[in-house]
Amino acid sequence: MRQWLLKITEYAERLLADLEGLDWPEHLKQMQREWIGRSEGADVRFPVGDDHEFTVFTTRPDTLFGATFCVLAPEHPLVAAITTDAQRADVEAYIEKTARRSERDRMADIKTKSGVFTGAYATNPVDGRQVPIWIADYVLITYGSGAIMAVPGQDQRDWDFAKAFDLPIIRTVQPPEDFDGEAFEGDGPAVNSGFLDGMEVTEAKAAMIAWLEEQGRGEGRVTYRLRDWLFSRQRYWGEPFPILHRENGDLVPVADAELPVRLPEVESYKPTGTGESPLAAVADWVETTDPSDGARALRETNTMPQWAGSCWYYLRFVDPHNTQAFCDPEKEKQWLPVDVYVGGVEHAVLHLLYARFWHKVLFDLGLVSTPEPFQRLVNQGMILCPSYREAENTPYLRIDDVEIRDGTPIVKATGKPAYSVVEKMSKSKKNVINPDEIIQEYGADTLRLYILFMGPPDADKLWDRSGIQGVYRFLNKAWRMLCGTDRHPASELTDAPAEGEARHALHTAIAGTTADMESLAYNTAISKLMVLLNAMGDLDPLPREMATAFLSMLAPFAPHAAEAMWETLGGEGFASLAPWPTHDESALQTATEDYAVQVNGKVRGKLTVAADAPDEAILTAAKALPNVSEHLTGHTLVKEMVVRGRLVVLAVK
RNA sequence: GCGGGAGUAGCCCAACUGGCAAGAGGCGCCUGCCUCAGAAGCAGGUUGUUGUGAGUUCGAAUCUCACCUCCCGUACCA
Repeated sequence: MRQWLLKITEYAERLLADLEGLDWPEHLKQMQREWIGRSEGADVRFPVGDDHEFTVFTTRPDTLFGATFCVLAPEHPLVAAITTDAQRADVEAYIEKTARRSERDRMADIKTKSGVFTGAYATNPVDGRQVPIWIADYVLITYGSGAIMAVPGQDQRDWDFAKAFDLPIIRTVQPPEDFDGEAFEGDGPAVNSGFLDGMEVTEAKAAMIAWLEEQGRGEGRVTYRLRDWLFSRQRYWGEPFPILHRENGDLVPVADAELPVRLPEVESYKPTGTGESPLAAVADWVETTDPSDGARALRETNTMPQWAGSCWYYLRFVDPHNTQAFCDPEKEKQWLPVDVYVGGVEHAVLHLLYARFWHKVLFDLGLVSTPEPFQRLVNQGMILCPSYREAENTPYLRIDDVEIRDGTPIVKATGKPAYSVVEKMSKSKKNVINPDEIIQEYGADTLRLYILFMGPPDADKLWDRSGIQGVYRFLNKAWRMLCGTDRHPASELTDAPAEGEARHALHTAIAGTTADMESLAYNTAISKLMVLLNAMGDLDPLPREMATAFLSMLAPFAPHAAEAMWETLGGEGFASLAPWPTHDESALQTATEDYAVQVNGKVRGKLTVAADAPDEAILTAAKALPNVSEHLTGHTLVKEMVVRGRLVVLAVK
């Protein structure tokens, strides 16, 4: 079947290199790097007799003198041609056996090497030695050239194979004296390697590549694990490829004026079972003409996968009603790249790599102005929960079938301890917490506030409802203070501005909460609101500006409660639409400042001085502290410094 | 195996670029107030070898190295 591929490999290098400038979690960048899988090395051609030749890819051209055999993937096209009659039966049996073996099987026993000798020999291009050619399933047809040169001295897999089939081993890198392993994959001077002898690995690689190129027997090459992207599907739903097949076999794109190609109305859009797209059966849609000359033509019937939409939807969000272009270039310049993209780690290598690729293609076409779509990316963590089973690998139990006795989960039915693992919530694991129950008991605001308060957004967290009480009390306290209850009147409000400590508390909270919001540190932002509320509790009357600022900042975390309180207080409009409070820098300062006095890194005293006291005065006062002077006498002062607003550093000998 | 992240109080977690006797907040626990009593509330109190060992530094939770444990990813990729 002919399929459409997108040539993402063409962008492999840029997709890799441009990761460096992105503000993404390291583990995610790493996953993309591994997915792209760049390897630097060389292609080396091995002649087989006078008529044949195959190419191997190696990352270690420096070890070519140690290549004592070659291995082809069982599916390699050359296998049939070079296998000797004596070996043919064995080779064919092995190929058949491999074909039957599932991926899973192949991976299960990585330790055991299997393979068969083809009876043929290849010429090692570096010294003309004849080396046997084997086939084995540890060589994958899908990677590199599907053929390797085996260097058992420097590669553990080759070592294992050589040992299993009694093939020769030559060391070409000198291991250190205390090396007691098998294959030596580390760095060291080349040995048994002719013109490379004595060179370190890096130097030897370069020298060998230069020699191969000069001799015309190979060349330096970079290989990627990333493969081209199969982009066609045989189903009804999906964007049709806008392509016409002319009778002479030419493929022509549908003219811009004819776009988009719309799907025909059909009775059945079920798969045909023939492998062909359901669209192929819609004759009056498929059969058309090429408008350029009226010649008969057939429409392409494959459709695109959902990626065709998800790869660039964010660009459409910028200008969703534009009928002329996917978005106005001015708007694109204004909004892109996306400032913060929040999503699950499951998108790490598919969606996030594909969208980057499309964006780069658009960038190269001059249709977008940045080479990368998502500048900052955050992966939210998952809430984890214990799951229970009677034992490992037995079916999962419902949480109700287990009870906790003295901290140990016990299976109710058997009275025996349960096998418990903390893992991602999942229906199949029966460890899902239903938020409805929490909402019933505490309300949606409490749940939301608590989830945010549990820890940093990017950390996985163990579900533990014991802390809910804390945020529930916090909301109740705010309500009591601002709206009052039957038993407890609301605090009296004043329009007078906050003064002194209250002012300091307010502005410290605004500054801190705002900064935490920017960095997505919601857990600490909430704790700062708790501090502010506690400070408000000591005030009678309570300055209205404090209540207002508090509610504005509470609104993102507990929207319902915040709006209700806002309304009770007679606030205009919505708390969530009111301007975010801003802090006054001068209110953050205090008249006096506390200093810790360190002698040789240990705090020996505390000091409170006027905020504008000069360094000299602070040092003098610090040295005069009894416990400090005690640690100074009899020693030579070698260093003294003041860290403004924090501490005095004294070092003695 | 390789790669990434984490390890701070009984528990969840803070600690800005190394700098306040290790602490913001919450849970739990204890005491007191309030109450007929409980719940709720209020006030106060409570605990440490910052995973282990070394190094750098006047000074390390923070930087470096080694090791341990857990989580995530990946795996015959030549």
